[in-house]
Amino acid sequence: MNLSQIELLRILQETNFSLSLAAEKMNIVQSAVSRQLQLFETEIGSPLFERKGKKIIAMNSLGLRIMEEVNAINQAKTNIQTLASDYLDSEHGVLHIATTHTQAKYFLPKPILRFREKYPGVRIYMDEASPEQLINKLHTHKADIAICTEKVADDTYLMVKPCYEWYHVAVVLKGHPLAEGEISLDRLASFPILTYSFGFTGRSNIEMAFKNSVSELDIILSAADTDVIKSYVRLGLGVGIIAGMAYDEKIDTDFVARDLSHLIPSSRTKIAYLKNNYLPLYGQHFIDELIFAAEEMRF
Amino acid sequence: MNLSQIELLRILQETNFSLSLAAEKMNIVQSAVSRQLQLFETEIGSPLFERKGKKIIAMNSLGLRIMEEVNAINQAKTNIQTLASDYLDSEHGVLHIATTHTQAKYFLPKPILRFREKYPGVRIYMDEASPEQLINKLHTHKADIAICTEKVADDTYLMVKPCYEWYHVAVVLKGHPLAEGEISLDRLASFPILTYSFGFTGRSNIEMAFKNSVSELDIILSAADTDVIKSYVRLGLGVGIIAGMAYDEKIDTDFVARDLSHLIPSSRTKIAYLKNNYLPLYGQHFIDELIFAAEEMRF
DNA sequence: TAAGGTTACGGCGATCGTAACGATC
DNA sequence: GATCGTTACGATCGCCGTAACCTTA
Repeated sequence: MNLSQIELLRILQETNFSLSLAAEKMNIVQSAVSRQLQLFETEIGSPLFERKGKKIIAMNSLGLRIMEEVNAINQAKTNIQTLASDYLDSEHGVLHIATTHTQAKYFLPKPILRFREKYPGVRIYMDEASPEQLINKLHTHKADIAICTEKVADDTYLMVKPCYEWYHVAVVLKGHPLAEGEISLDRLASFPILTYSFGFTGRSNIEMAFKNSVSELDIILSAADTDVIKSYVRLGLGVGIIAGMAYDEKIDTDFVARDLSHLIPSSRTKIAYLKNNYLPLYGQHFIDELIFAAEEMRF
Repeated sequence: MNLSQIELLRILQETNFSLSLAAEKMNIVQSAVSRQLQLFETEIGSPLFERKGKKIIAMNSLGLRIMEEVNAINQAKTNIQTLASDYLDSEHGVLHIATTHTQAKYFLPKPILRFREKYPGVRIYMDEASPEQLINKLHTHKADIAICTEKVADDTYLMVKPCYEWYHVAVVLKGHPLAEGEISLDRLASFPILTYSFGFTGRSNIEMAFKNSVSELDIILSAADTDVIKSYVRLGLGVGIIAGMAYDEKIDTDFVARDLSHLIPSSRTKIAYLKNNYLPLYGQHFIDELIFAAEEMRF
């Protein structure tokens, strides 16, 4: 057993068990991959894959179980490398952040600005994805830190820290009937609604608010992206329900924002990362900035 | 980086950073060890050890941190091997059990007998040690399963399962004054006492019982081992306080045992093993036997 | 000066690449 | 027959062992 065999197994996982693709990724010829896999299997004393003829289709039960250990080894290996380069130079490096459009646009600018000042040598990769993809990106090591609002499933591999709490607001064009007067669930439901897609930015909380209500929301447009919602509200399509922090009174001067905190339960934005994944010092400081920005936002 | 370098680091830890000893353990010459270590350090880009001249004294902070990852890799590596051999033949193998004398003699016989019937091909190594050494044996992979009574410190790496609950009894020779009548803390304290050493077999609970009492125990003999206590009780030295399951009415016919469950809080014997350590199937079944035996004991 | 560690160099074996072959869609 | 995987063989590179050298108790 050696580390390149372990690495090979990891890559096979990624390439859907294609030896030739794996060879390419490892910068060696395909025959070498074939042999290394055989060597490993003979050392183990049992095949690890379901084969159909020569092609590998899937892993068998032993292979699946071994894969967990393989992933642990790979994780530890990259941790050693990160640890070392962090030790040698904690000012430079890269940071992969996975988040949704709304967070990226309305929450992250401030903390990222502050972070850049402290760590001008750290390259930031911002990766926008749907909430359900975010956690996956952590597991596949495509992201170091995820910032997300929708509930993250109980995952023992994941470290989840609360970041901040926020409420939805309704936005309408000035002069719209909803710009004035009390707002109730029923009154809100009497207008056509534009809000986030399923699984995005607290949409589940909006659902929850109306679950026990007689009136039903008439959602005529769902988008993953606050700016899309705003654009269509501007066209007069209806009432936008967006995250509070996505309303900017300096920019959205044509809008009136109405607080919905009494109608729709609060949403919690969280910071998540893999427990086993060593974050470089600046990564830990980035999280500090997020939490600092969250606290500042309260006032 | 390769697995033998990782293995080398593990062994260096064990040998107090002696290159020559490490070489011996790895069955290679010392110069090879020296070179591999250098190669690893240059690859990392930083020394990992505190050196005094040529000798290695200790690990530096980076080394210590990296060691955690090294241990994770080694753990995963042996897990792969155990997994594989378990998959190929789950009937044969070895099982290292670490426990105290009292458990080994008075609790384990039955479950081990039953286990042997199911798994005649599994070699059992029973390792007796003091309670505080037990956990250490798990961490150093000298034992797979530990059975212990005294509190195990909060240890995130450890899986601890409750096994059974038991009480102390007082044993005296027939005709001894304590063989008759009510027993109170005060009355117990009026006799010379023989019991377990500090840190053994619920000794802490005996201490606890007398902490808030006016009378103090006069412990004239402490031993790690129930049989030693019994022997000296037989010589008439005083009253023995031993674990309930260590009194066998068929063998200890010269003794009278008196229940102390109303005086001394119950003790809990637990089963502990490393979370990250893969237990072969028979190891899991051994734990099942322990719990089964524990349940049977209640009646 | 003995014990432990480093450096230099030669030899062996592991693993890669080329290439020819085999199978499966 | 094109793609993917296996087998065979020669070449290379890494790693070990021998041995001489260095350093410190």
